[in-house]
Amino acid sequence: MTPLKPILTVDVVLLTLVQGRLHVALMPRDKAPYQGHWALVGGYVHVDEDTDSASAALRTLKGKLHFEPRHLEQVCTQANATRDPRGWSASIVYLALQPVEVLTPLTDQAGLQLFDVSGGVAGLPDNLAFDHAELISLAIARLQAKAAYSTLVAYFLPDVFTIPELQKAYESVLGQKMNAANFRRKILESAQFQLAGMAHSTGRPAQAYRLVPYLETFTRALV
Amino acid sequence: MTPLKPILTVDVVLLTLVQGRLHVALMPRDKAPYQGHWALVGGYVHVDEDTDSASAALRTLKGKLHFEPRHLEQVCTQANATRDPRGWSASIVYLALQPVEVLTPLTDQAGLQLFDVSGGVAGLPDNLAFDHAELISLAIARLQAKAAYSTLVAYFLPDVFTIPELQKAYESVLGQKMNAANFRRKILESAQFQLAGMAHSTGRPAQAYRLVPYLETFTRALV
DNA sequence: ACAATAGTGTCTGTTAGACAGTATTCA
DNA sequence: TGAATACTGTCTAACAGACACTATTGT
Repeated sequence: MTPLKPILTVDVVLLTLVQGRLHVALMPRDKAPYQGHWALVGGYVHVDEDTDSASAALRTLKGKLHFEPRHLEQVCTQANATRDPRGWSASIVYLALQPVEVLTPLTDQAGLQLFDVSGGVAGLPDNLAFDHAELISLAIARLQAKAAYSTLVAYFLPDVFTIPELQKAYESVLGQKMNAANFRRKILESAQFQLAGMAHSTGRPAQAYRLVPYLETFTRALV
Repeated sequence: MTPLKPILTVDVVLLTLVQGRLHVALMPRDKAPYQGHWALVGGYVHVDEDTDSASAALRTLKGKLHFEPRHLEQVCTQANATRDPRGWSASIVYLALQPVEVLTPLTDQAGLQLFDVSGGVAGLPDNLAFDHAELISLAIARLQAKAAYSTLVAYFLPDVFTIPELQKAYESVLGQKMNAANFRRKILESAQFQLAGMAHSTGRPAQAYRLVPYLETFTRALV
């Protein structure tokens, strides 16, 4: 007797920053189980079209939301007998980061909604599908663990941004104010950002920067 | 047409320290594919007996080697169409740490062998099954990334150990010598270790310590 | 001129690391 | 008494963080 194979899915915890508050993107499920409940963007791995699990995550995002995230990384795999009523199920969990500008036009259109998780997962609606509240927790924990010594947070911003904008994003994710002079020094010393012209809003114009490609960790933590 | 389900396995990268050198435990595969090649301890997830993927990893270790590792953590999931000739396959990779004393008696008996990976994966035999060389690389990278700010390395030592012994283990894993006075200070300040009598060998006897349960990260990195 | 935001210079307390020196055992 | 190992005290250079100050725009 060969044992039944488990179900294999990918789930993407798509995070963004809305006015200094961390938000997660969820869609209502259109099928049982958990029909109508809020769920992460995800789906089955398709053995005939996906070359690997990251491709499956990207295909899902492109299929449902028609965009590629600025950042995508694997968080962990949640796999057990009880998380899915259909049977033993493994979900490969991905963390995706994206500037809110791209996401806002998609709300309503695809049923997508952004939920405030700046205070953790507790504030989310009750009707979340599967163990998705837990998956979101895990992804946020990963983000916060990496934030202080990586440029991850920059992926919440558009391609080009100023140092004060970056600082506000870091403060939102890490949940603490930082000294502007010291923040600036660390960012510039990290050599992970390159000049990209000037940015104008109210007050004195600021130097704009973009991420240097392929680097992403600080030698010293930001906080 | 429902697409074929992928294969789901767990693979355990079981590491130990042999005379100050990192080693990985491998077993020869007794079945095709890759029959006779060296492979990680691992196997299929059994939906009828495993409650989750960590249980599957533990069952595999107990079944093949009859022991529970001192430390077990999930590293990542390697999932793609080409890693297994039988078809689309996902392997949930676990890192296990164990003092060598438990492992040595198992070599030969179960066909288990310890391979030196202190210089990386390059020194391993050519006939490694699947993508196991890559999985070993990933697990070692995880260990080294966490080592400097966690007590992970202590799991290479017996339950009770001295600070100089711990220092040697850290030096082996991190690949650099450390100052004994400063190392001692950091370890004691971390409050992650509690007194456990005295240890006698040559020279002055040393205080013995054991890990405090449930804690495992330093507030500041060791290096 | 003033509000608003960007950016700089400098001081200070803390800490990591270096190193010299002391302590306790065994042969 | 000397070799071997464990452990302690202290100095210093580097750095994180605080903060006062200057710069550049729009109204």
